[in-house]
Amino acid sequence: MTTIKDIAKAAGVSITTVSRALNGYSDVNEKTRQKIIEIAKQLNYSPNTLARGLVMNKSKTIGLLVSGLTRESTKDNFTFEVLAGVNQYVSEVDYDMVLFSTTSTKQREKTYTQLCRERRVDGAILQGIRVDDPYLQEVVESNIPCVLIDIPIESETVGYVTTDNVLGAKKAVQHLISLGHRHIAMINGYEFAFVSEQRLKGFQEALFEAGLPFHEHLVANGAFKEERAEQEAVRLLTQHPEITAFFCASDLMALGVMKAAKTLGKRIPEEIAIIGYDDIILASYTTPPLSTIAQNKFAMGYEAAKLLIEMLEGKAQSHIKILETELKIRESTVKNHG
Amino acid sequence: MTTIKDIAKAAGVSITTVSRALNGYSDVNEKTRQKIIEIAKQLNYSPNTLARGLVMNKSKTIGLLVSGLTRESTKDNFTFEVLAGVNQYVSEVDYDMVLFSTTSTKQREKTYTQLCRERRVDGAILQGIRVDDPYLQEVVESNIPCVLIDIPIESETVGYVTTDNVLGAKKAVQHLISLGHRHIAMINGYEFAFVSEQRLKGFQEALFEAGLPFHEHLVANGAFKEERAEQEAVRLLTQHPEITAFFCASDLMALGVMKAAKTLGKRIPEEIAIIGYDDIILASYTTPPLSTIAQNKFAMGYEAAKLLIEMLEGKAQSHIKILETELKIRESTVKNHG
DNA sequence: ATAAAAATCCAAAACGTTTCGGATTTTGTT
DNA sequence: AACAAAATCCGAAACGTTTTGGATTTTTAT
Repeated sequence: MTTIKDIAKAAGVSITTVSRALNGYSDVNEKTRQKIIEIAKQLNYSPNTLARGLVMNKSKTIGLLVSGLTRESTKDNFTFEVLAGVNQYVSEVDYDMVLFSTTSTKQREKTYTQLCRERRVDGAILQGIRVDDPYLQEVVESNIPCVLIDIPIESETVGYVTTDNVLGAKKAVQHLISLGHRHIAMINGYEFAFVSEQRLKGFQEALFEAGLPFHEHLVANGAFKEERAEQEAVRLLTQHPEITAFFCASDLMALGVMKAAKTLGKRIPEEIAIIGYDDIILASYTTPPLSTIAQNKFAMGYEAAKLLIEMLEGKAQSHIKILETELKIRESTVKNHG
Repeated sequence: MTTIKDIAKAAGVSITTVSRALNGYSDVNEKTRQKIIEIAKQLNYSPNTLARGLVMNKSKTIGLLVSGLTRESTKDNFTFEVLAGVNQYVSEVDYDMVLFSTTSTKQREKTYTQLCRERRVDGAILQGIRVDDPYLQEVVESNIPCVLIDIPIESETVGYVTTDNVLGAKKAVQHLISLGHRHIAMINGYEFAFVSEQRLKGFQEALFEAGLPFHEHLVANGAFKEERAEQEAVRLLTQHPEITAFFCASDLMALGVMKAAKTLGKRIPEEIAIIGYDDIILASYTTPPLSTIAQNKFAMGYEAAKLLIEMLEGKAQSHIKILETELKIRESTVKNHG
């Protein structure tokens, strides 16, 4: 493995000069710089980032800390798309990304801060963390720069990216209302998710603005799980037969509701209209295809990485990035659309 | 950031002793070791892996090199599941994983070897690489330990994990034959995939053993793409109306064939039976649900990581790992199954 | 009590890079 | 020609570890 020292010897200069030549400093003659570059290429040199990181005290590496990257979680590829987005930006600016997964065999009893410091990441992106997760506490206290996805905490070292969940939910419900629905139920996620709170708010606002009453008993907790949502939908539909539409806080839960409707022999969308949230791949493949509020998860990852690295390099204007959502109308709300 | 030196000072010993105490060497008194551990905890010490990696000349980090981790590729979550599996094993043995994506903005004109050496990964896992990919050449020549997924190359430093694609394809086709189909078409992937070759072989073997003739013109190239498969299926069905069943080398292509059948007004499975390969999430959500040969992609990632790290630590028996596949019978081949 | 053996400790070098402060050479000005 | 200024180079220290080869102390055996 050739080092800077080998190059120095071959070029007949000091290692200082080699370093400065390769890093584009101006106090080295252009002729010798060319020679050094040439030799470096010949010797097939590649810099040792460990050594560099050690002396510069930064690694040009960011950590992506996700929660629940298990075999089962792959159905909902939210995590994956975010990851792909992060990866995209990171590779554009020549950083690296290392993946930390928290729940996987929790025996890894390292704290968030330890993980980051040990692996010398310059900063971290956190995805899928719950509001009550102990990690979250640490983040705010530690001084490691990080950006959160879908959790609105801001400080000197903390930023976040999210979508406008209030507006997103509102658009979904307004869509249902515009179709003539008056008794709309909602299947929400669990209480420890910030987005759940927001989407409920959007749900209420849409009803209010349309002059419709809000009924607490038409909102159920689906815990972001397909089966759970199915059960709740069955319960709601039997207890409140006036319901003609469902707004679900995730597509996965909407799938559960679709199952429930089928079990109860209700036709979609004629008897029950269903709209989800996320726009996962599955959404366009179900029968009928699922209407939903699309979040650009790839963009969320991309923007999170961008924000983090801007923060690291001290050129972040704001620590907050809020993305748009898009209403996708498919056949679970409107028959024979398109 | 506290270092080993700080601990040494606080404990009144040399840094050598601190290092050896913390790393469990036997030539340090148990009493002083306890004291050192205590102090380290108090000072909230975490080791600097950069420094350690520098001197030990290894980083306890492996690279996952994937091809085509783009926004679009998320439909087929093969990559993601492999990644989750790799991550799982890696975190069990306290390694780290850094992700390299090749196609994303190809401007990153670094070679495979450069990438690995620069980031000081101890080894790499390659997924989604085509047989004709320039990277592949490098791997065999470089001396960086690596394991390939679904490409059977073996050497001192190279291993691979794959599934038994011949047998898998055979099982799929035997299933179709057992249902009475005699005119079976195959939609294969592109020619630069090793698995395509294998699956074709399995297709032929199954026909042969059942005493059925193999017809070249019933095999089409779907390039692993949904749309392409759809077109080919339409062509085949119109040119060869005797076809009653399709074996597809991927689920994504099977989806295309399903669309084709629907367009042509053919009922599934009564008029056309379809079986895929992979068992992607979508497979169980289509109407009708898709029969397929399931590959445990998570396990592939897990085993790849395991193999690689065993190779790195010099305790790999074999450099080859071949996993089982499983026939999943759903309604695209058998009506009202279950 | 003494020598040998075992246990416990440590100084210094090494890993490959960046950077500080200054040294040397070249160029420009008069 | 002489000096100042600019351009170009370099030695040595530093980053935080591990490890080598030995030094020192304690224990054991006689």
